[in-house]
Amino acid sequence: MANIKVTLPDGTSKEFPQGVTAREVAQSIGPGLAKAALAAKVDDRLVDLAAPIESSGALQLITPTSDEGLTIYRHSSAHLLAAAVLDLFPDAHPGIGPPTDTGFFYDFYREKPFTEDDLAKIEAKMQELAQADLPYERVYFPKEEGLKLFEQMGEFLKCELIEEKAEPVFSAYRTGKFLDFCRGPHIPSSGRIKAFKLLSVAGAHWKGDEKSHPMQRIYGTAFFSKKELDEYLNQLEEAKKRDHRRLGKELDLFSIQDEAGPGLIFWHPKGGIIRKEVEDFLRDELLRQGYQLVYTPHVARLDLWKTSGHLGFYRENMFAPIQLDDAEYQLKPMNCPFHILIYKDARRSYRELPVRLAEFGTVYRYERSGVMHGLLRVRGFTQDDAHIFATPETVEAEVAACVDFALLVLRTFGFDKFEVELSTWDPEDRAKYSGEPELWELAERTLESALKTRNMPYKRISGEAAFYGPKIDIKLVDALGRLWQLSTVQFDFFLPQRFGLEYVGADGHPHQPIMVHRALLGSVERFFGVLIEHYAGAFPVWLSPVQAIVLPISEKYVDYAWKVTEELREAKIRVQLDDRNEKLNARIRDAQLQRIPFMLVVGEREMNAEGVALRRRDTGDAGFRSVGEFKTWVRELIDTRANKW
RNA sequence: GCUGGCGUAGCUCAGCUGGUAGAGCAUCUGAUUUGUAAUCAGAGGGUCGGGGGUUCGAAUCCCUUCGCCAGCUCCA
Repeated sequence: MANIKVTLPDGTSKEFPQGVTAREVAQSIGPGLAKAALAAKVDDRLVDLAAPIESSGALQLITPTSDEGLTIYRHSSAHLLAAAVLDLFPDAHPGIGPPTDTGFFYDFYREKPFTEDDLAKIEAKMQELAQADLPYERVYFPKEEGLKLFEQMGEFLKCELIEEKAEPVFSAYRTGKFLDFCRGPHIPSSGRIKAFKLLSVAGAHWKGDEKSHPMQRIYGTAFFSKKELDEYLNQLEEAKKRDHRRLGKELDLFSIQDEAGPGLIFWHPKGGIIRKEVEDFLRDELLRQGYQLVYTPHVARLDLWKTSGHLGFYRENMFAPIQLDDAEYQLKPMNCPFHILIYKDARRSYRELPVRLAEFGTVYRYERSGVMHGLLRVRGFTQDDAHIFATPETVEAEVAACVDFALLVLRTFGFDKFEVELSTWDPEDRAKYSGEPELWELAERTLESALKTRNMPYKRISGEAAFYGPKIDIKLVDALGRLWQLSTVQFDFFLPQRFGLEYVGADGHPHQPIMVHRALLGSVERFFGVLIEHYAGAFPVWLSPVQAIVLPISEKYVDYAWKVTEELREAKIRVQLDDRNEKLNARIRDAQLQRIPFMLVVGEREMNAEGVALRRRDTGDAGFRSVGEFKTWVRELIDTRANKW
């Protein structure tokens, strides 16, 4: 038999007989590696350890340290799940079961729903099967023969997949009683699966098509070690504790009222003060950066939305029109047409461009009933919206300035990790978009160039553009490492054209301006939700609804406590006095639960020395401060919008 | 919108197979005068999400409707 040459990642190469397996190669390098290896990569193709290698090439062993290793491991865990389910519930029919970013799932068709108890049983069965160390056996079938086999087994969903996707000879994997049509690769045997947990069962649809069979999806996660699994589970717990819906209630920030309707937000006083601070900050910054503030109505004639093209491209997201007198009126889903009308209300010269119109514009969008989610997905929300009308010469600089502005704003709120996406159109699906292909390409180039000149890394995503133009989206990474899409900068040739916008150029002739739509926070509601979760309700001082609370030790010191309260209030510090007839400990506890940054305990000593005993919500007792000293310090924290102190 | 689960006092929740609603916290009143995460006692508070049905009798069973939750699908 001929020898082949296998090149390893470190550049060395070795000769092996043809048909050698990756496992054998690993063993020749070292028993440790052979034991750790899960799969292999031969010339960029992932294969099982047991797969024979037929020709010379590069070989890389996939071990638990790589993302690919984890993905394969989780995919194999999904198979283990299916094997356990089929063992316990012969009436379940497996659909698909892929790995995901955080674990894996498997979809089943079954008449009866799985219950929480079932989940525990399935997990125990998985444990048992893992201990049995079942091999993941790769088998091949000619398509027709394989189809017949799956048909006999009654696996109609698998048959459907085989019909659609299978090669003339396809591979399948057997794990215990479970046989799955699958490309692989898989780990060698189930005994490798050490740490996993089933998390939830939820509905899904066969092939994601809501008209198709309802499926039951079992979610789980798997890690190489118990420690990593526990860390992940802890993180889920932490996320639950930070849930903005829960904190919104606990901290009395906002509510959603059954009587008013889903997806409509009520900002309570404490949420309201935070919103005011956010808006004040933004308004100051907008003015500094040459924006002009405008206000526009919430409804307008339906005809306006015909002109703008929204009726054509955005209808399913809009509230139904309102019949009024002899015309129909539309609740606005976007602010752009209104800002356009303001632009159009005067003859514009190139000298006054770019015109930057900004508004906290409240819009209403129809969302399907099952998709609303706290503050993050609602039917009525306020965008920190702006539209920039620019000449072709200045538009790129405007786009770049928007990106800088967004980063400045997000950093102020303590976010420092971002991911940038350039969303472009899908030229294959032209019906979704409006405008000429040349304009789309020019727009994309402009956005791309703005990012490149800033050395900003970004991902390009096709088919994600708005109907009127491509866009740059900035996603931020929060304290728990989760990704949120907030800022967006969108390019638009289309609306200026639809509305016949003009400016008079240096040549005395009319020209068409280019429009940039941009939102930095995205929506004030969603941003608030993200902020709550990011800070876990413990807002920085400048945003805290109550910045300090004065706690007199007993009735005797209430007068002095009032004096301190008044003095701080004079300095525009949001301060409260808690003179309830409760033990100091009880009042401290309440203040802690409300995440009030500073507690000021006052008693005999403090009164005599004209100061306070400071307690911080994060580190506890911080000793004596004079009132003046405290006041100056806090004022500075507020004025600099400090995130740490 | 679809699949599954859920809806009991302001909040968190208990209430077994139908017999007429309960706890803790919060609120109010009184006592206590407090030194860094819950002082004690008493009181008030619910048409059991809404509507309809089965039954002698429904928080409990059935139908319907609204809402919430986990997903699917779609988005700031």
